[in-house]
Amino acid sequence: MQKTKRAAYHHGDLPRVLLASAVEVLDERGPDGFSLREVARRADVAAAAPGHHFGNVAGLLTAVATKSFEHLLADFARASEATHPGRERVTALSLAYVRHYLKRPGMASVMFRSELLNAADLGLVQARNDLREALVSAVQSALPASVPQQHVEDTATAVWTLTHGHIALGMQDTEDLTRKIAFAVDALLSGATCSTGKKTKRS
Amino acid sequence: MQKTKRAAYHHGDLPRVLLASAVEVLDERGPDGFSLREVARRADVAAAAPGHHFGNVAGLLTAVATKSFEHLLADFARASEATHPGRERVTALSLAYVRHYLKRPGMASVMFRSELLNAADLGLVQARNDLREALVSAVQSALPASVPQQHVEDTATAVWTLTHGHIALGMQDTEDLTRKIAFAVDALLSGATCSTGKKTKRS
DNA sequence: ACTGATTCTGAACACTGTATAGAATCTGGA
DNA sequence: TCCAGATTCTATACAGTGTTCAGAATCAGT
Repeated sequence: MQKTKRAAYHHGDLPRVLLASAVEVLDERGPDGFSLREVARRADVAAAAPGHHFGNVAGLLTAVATKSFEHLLADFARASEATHPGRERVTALSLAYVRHYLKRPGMASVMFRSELLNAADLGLVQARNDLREALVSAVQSALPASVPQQHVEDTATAVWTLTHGHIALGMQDTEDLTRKIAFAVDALLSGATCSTGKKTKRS
Repeated sequence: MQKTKRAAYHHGDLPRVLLASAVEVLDERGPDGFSLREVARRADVAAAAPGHHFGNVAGLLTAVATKSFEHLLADFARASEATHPGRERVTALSLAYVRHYLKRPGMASVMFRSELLNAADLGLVQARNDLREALVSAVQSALPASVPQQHVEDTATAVWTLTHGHIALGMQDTEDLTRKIAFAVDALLSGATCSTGKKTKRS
């Protein structure tokens, strides 16, 4: 109960508050309209305070992006537990991916804006790799055990890019996005299953 | 030969020069580091000059994006002429899409940054629709004539999102991007062909 | 040669991120 | 208890941004 106007110095956990404010600003204005000073304003601190804790705007956004990856990984875990291995699971992950963008637009919007982030940040690449691993293992479970690892990796990449593409191309509000995604994932896995390897006949 | 320092007022076609300068700046600094004043500096005009011709930064970037769509459409036309109808052609378009991002990174980088553009601009949506139409007709040619139109549309969307996703996820510099794309497009079309409709058996 | 419209300039305003110096507060010994 | 020292935050300053607006410079037509 010590917060009325400005909790003064050392008010506990400024970093956490700044992160929350940053997400708020991202939700309202997006990554382009984002402003460090606006974050500071909402947290009721001086304009230079965020810089002290996160270095610069890239540092703060990197923290947001990392958190976003972790949230999504948790969603993946839930979706995996709720489904059987196989295509059903892959589709579930893909839909969870889309829903993450719909329900947490601010956080999600910076995940791949690498020009705005410290792209080499260890926590960030770790979180991103964890996510990919989860997807790869789901795809693994949806393909015959006979297919080579390279094949699995490429299919996982395809599922990811396919799903992400729907968001990047601005199809978020389409009502039948779910149908589109489900269709595409199913077609992709069908193709990856039946055409085990070469299919490019003719000259 | 009338340009030494500043060609003064009415130097002919400032809009065109500004567009070229804008692409230059985008090439070097990307859409985030972009600056109207920097564009004005390179065109050797006052800072407010771009605003006079394009309204604001969104107007200028919209013009760039529209030009980018038109360039890509021309690439699509060339790729279509150079290939037979069918999967081969779809793959060719997909690869042309990727190459457009590699060879004209500045222009391409704003095509889908709708927060930075006048998203409702008529020329822009026209150019985007033309591009989609070209892709749909290629996909049409790669699927049996029996498949319903909805099916074709969804497959075209899938090819587009799949291709775009590779770029959006930052896989531009990967050496084997071509292989990944070709693999994914082929798998997708295989799946869209053989599994004509429902495939979701089991509970 | 004059008039009006067009094209661009220059200055101003409200923003932005970040660097810096210093104030306010916490921490851990004596 | 009191007093360094380190930590956390403030206040100020600076260079840069987009956009607006009055007005100067030029063109086009009569």
